[in-house]
Amino acid sequence: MIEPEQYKRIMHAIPLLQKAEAVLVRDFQLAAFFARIPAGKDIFLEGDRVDAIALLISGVVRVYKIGETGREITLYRFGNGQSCILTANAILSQKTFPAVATVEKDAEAIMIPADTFREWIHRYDLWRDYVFDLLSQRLASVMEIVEEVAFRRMDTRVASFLLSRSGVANPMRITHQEIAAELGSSREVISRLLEDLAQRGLLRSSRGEIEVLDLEGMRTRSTA
Amino acid sequence: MIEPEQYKRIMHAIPLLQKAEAVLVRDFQLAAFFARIPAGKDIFLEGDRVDAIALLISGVVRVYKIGETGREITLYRFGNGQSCILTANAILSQKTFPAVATVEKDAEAIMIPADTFREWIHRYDLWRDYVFDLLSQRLASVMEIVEEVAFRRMDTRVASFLLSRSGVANPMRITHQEIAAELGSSREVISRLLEDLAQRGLLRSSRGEIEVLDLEGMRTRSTA
DNA sequence: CGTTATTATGTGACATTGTCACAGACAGAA
DNA sequence: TTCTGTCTGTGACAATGTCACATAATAACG
Repeated sequence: MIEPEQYKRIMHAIPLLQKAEAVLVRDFQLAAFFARIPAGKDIFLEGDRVDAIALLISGVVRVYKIGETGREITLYRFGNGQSCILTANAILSQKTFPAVATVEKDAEAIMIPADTFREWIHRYDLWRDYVFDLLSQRLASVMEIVEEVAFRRMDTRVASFLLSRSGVANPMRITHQEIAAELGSSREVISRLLEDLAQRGLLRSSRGEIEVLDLEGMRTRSTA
Repeated sequence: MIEPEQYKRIMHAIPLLQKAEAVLVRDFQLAAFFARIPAGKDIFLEGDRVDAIALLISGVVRVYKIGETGREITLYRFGNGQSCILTANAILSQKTFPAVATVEKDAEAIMIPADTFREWIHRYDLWRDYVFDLLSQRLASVMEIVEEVAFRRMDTRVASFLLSRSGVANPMRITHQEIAAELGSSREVISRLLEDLAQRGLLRSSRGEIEVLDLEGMRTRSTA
């Protein structure tokens, strides 16, 4: 149950609701409930049965796979206004959750019970389109990852990753381990590649921090 | 336009239609058209714009990614009664086709124009569920592939692959190159791994043919 | 039937990436 | 400061991918 005062803020964060018809809005206020999830908390583990779907109104969640040796690879992230489509996937196909999802930045989420979710899919065009669209996007992005992992060399992938991050914050706070977990590699390999990039003057790195110095050179690297 | 005589056979191949309401059946007969596609023919190339979705009633289509070096990796296959959900994906998100699809075995397909497809999604519950379900399955299977490629060793993947194939035909006709294209590796690597498996007595291989000799041993390999 | 293409497989040298077992180096807490 | 946990560096080796070939098996053709 969502209170009217809260609803205003929620609506602001979830564009979907702004276009929604009155019935959906009412249903939403009745069935949904609010949850706060602190950073570091796992929302789903691989194999979990799913009983509700989360729509984030703040924070970030990372969804990743983890191998037997402990290596990780990020499949995707989702943030404000987005939802974990794998949850939807699991709900619709009656399967368990096929990866791990953890909160990276403290999150506030709107939870919708699985049954309600299923019902809305049938009842509301808007809702259905929203879910379809997300599912669609994820399939495309996961296929991208297959291609990356199967065919691109690690140094070019590191360069691409650093480039995209440098757009957000340039001296960025990140560890070698985190980069490895992002790309599905191991810490040692990333360390070596970073050292190589540093020697060529493309970046400067200190404990827990990396700064891209030569954007142009990095771009060249990322496509080579 | 589908003729009534044909329709009988088509219905037999596509379970979906057996449960369909009369209106959908009629729409189907009006909008769909029949196509024969010979083995070896590419249906879609990466980046193609999609104007129709295909439902196979016979034959097999392989969907794969291809890297710059020419290496390939199979994403999935689909056969009788199934449809290329990536096409659906491309239609719904108004994007281009993100991979290559080629016919492996001569196929007969029912083609449905993109606009019609979109319309049916909104109009028919049954149709929508069908598409949702496929999309869902593919997302899960592609995520499996990410995990495989990122974390599993090649010898175990080869063993798994041979095991699953040996269930269909045991002395199987397949080349090293084909196995490589399946798993996203290169021919030389596969050759070496096969030789190793042969020396351990798990298989026997001759030009264009492989026979699994020790199912149990192969199973052990595939999980190691 | 032999000769010639074509396709499949084998091989060795080397580059890239992953694994293991460590050793230091740094930062925050006690 | 000293301790403790986290981050980074290193060398040896294993697994995989790439390249440039050689060789072998089948198909195609006269």
